[in-house]
Amino acid sequence: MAEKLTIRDIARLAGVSKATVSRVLNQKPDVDPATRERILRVMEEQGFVPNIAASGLAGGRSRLLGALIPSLTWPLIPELMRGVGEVVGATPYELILYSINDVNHEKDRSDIISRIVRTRLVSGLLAVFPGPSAKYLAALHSRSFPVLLIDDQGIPPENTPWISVDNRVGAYEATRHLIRLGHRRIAHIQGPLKYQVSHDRYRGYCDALEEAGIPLDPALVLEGDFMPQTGRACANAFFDLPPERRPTAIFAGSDYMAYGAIAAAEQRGLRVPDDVAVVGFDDNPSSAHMEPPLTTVRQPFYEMGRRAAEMLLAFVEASRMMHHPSQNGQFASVTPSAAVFDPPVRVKMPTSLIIRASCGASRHLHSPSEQGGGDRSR
Amino acid sequence: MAEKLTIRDIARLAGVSKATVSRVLNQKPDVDPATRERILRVMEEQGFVPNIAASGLAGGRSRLLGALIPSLTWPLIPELMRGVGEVVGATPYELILYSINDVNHEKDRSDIISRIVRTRLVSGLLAVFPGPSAKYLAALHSRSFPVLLIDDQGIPPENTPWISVDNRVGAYEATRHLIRLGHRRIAHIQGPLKYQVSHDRYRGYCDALEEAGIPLDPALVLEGDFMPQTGRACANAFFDLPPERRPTAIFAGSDYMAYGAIAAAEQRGLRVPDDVAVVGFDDNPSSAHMEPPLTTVRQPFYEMGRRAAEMLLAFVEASRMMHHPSQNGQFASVTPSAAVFDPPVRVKMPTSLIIRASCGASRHLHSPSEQGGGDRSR
DNA sequence: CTGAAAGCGCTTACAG
DNA sequence: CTGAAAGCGCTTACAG
Repeated sequence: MAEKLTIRDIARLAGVSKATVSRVLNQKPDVDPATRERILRVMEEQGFVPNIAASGLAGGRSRLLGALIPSLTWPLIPELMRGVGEVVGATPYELILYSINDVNHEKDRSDIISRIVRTRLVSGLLAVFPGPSAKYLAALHSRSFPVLLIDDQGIPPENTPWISVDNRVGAYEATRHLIRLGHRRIAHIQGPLKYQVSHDRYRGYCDALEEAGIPLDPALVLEGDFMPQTGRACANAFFDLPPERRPTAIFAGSDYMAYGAIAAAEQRGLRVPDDVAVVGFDDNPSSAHMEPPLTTVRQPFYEMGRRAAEMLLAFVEASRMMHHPSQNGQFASVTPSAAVFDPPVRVKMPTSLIIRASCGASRHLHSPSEQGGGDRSR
Repeated sequence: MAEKLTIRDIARLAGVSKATVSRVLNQKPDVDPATRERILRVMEEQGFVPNIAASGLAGGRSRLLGALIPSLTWPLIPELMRGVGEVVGATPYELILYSINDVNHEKDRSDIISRIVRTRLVSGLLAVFPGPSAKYLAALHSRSFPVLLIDDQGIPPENTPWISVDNRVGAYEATRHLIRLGHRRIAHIQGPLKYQVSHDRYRGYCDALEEAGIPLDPALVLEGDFMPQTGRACANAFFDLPPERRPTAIFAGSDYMAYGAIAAAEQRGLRVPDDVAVVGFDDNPSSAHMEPPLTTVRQPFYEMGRRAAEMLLAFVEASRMMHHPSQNGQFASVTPSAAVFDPPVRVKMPTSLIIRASCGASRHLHSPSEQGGGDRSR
């Protein structure tokens, strides 16, 4: 097994200088094809792998990307990171995980981020739900340190590259689906209103109602906190309404709250979806296995992760090129164009409605959806 | 904002040499307290953070730890990584995530691991469920590259440090709990028998039965694949048995299979836990929210993550000391390995039984458990 | 197309 | 207790 091989060993073995070995390592042009071949062969034979820390130091850039994430135990993060990991894994870059925010998503972590940047370990930062730290990250980016935000808290400051989900449309489609199934009294359990995403989903809900000419009933809208407990509580409040005002469907702002709503229904002997239809938002891994399986709005986290990694990589390569304009991109797949710092740096990913049993779709699919919307309460 | 501060700047500002700054950075003794204070103050004022790649290069070791994990989307991994991250975050070390194995847990990834080691980026490796790569990792460790395995595939090769869960005892306790509730016909859905963990859990199940003098009925043991579908299929097979041979309780080798068993029961109009009690294994985050909430055996992944990180860190520091025995000469030249490389390098973590509604505990808790074990089928 | 040399930011014997 | 110097493994102008 190869022991502590360095570029110098390869140079000696191939009968060239370290500089030339370095050139083929970095895929520079202007190396004699025969020489290149020879060096490549020696490296292969010896199983040489360059010391990534040394290259970073010497080249003034690193092949490390940092990911700032809130708790890994939040269900969507692993899915997101799977996408990121897959893209990064196909490049010479490595991923460093900074799990911050774990306790308190509201806190400004500029101090920690600042430390991270100053160690110069990573040459780009991917920040997932940065919260109040978004501002600091934006400032970093404006000082040309590559940053990419994945967030849903409205517009990021200072044109920082940003990926989000189209929450409004997702909620709109979910609500419209319920309307098409014949529901007129559709309740909505909101997420915490301190999050922009809760407002976006609420707006989608309102838009669908309005489009169908259904007046908004304020009694059918309650605020939860994304967790099952409040889903249960809100649903119970709906069920306590006088019969003619009770909803026949509930659109919850998260799958967890939908679980709570289903549990509340079952406790009262209401059948889902026969007595009340339920739709969630998120498509947690477990939602397909609930009883009944939950209809929900899937957020494309895996795809977002991929997209985010691709974009960040492009920025990193671009900023590297700005410092060494002489050479062209290492791996073309990741360097889309010279104009990487131009739009689109703002991507809004589409959601998709996943129809399962909890909304009763199967039973109603055959009846035309344009039936005028009579009350279907039984 | 501080721009590209180096140790040289700090040295100049503090009126000392780079060497002395380096000494306080590395907390070496033999620095005049006043000098140390002064340097510390300057670093603080300037917001200096050392370049971690340069220290690694110069010192011949890195402050990076690698984590080799299978898919992050496997529910227990995030929990594990939360523990790891918390411990590592409290040290000057950083964590690099290598998400390998994603597609195929059976594959030997020695090639990838070898590359990782040869980049010399990380100074220690934490491998979660390494599968066939365990052998290569063991070889690494025997060549004194710090490695820590988290696995449940039986004894690791070559005394590699290793953390696992006591699956046998976990299964034993779950089964015993069902026995105490009065069950005599307890079925078991095994995980895939190619995994050691499935055998361990089966053994715990057998042990509990034997202890209670309940003969093992082979018809009540079926092999699943950890996923809900097979849980459903196996449960259906049990329900198809003639009434007197049907189980009154099912102990599933995973929560997912328990979900499937519950779904199968519901489809037949059997109530859980009244008609059939169900217990799982894992305590997935969603298991508390199932209807009914699932009684299950919790695996202490968070604690395992913490423990694993602590142990790996200890090995890394120890191997570092072996290369520079001069400092803090605790385990200097005598027998450097003695203190740290010795037991306990094998840790078996205890599980805990989480009692929720699906086993019917609440209803039976008041009846004495030593009632002689009459058939309670209704 | 290629090599010699300087340098990236830090650490570590080696001498005081 | 402290400094000058060499060196970690690589990259990059600068000269050919």
